[in-house]
Amino acid sequence: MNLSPGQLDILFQALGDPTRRAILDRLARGPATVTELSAPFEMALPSFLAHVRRLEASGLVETAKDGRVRTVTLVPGAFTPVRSWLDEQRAIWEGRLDRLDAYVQTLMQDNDDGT
Amino acid sequence: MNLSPGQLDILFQALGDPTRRAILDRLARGPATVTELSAPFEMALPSFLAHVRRLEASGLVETAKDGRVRTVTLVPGAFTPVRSWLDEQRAIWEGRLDRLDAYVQTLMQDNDDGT
DNA sequence: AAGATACTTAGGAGATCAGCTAATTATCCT
DNA sequence: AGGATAATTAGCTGATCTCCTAAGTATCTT
Repeated sequence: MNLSPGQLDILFQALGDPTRRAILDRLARGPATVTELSAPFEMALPSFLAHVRRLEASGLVETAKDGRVRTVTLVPGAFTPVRSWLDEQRAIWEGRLDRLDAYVQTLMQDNDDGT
Repeated sequence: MNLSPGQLDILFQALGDPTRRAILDRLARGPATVTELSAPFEMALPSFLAHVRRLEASGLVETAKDGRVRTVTLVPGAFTPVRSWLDEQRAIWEGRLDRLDAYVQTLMQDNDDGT
């Protein structure tokens, strides 16, 4: 279940834009068409569509065209690599804290023994 | 404990680069100087320093200069807004699943009653 | 068939990004 | 003082980003 090296880049970059995060927010409540999605934004449609395309390229979203309408759906599992990276990061940090903690314990025991 | 509107952008964008994530990875194991940090990278030092500056601007990292040496330290709490956003996202999605679930329950009960 | 609707393509402007080299500054060591 | 070390500044390049307008295509609807 390993991801390609650049996948995290693409995911984090996809999330690094307020319009795209707002789209995801909306989609977490259920699928929507491009025009429905675009309604809250003052942006021109081609600009907006580029954001949808970017989300699609990142895998966070899937789209399907039926007739002239394109429906966009959230892919909630696509967040997993992001969460995993954050969790690993925290694990490393906490591992460090644990070691520091253990070290302090050792110091204190030494102190008990020595004095 | 609210964050400024663009803060999430800055955080996600800071995380959207492999060099910067590698720096954070290293720093989770403890502070390091700029030169120490830069060792694993083939990049020229000014290019590398720009990444450190970017991390600093995002708040993920703090730096302090002592003599001619600048030491870089992870700020683990800075990840919180990112985690929060992801958690909210999941909560909305799961809320939706719950409602769908409740709806399905309702349908099934109606079916039990009706047939 | 004609008009409305929903995207889509093409192309371009201006900003930001990630990298580089060359030169500078500030500190430390001898 | 003078050289080595650590970081910094300045300035440049090519790529990518985000937005735009104008025009095109495909699909309903009447």
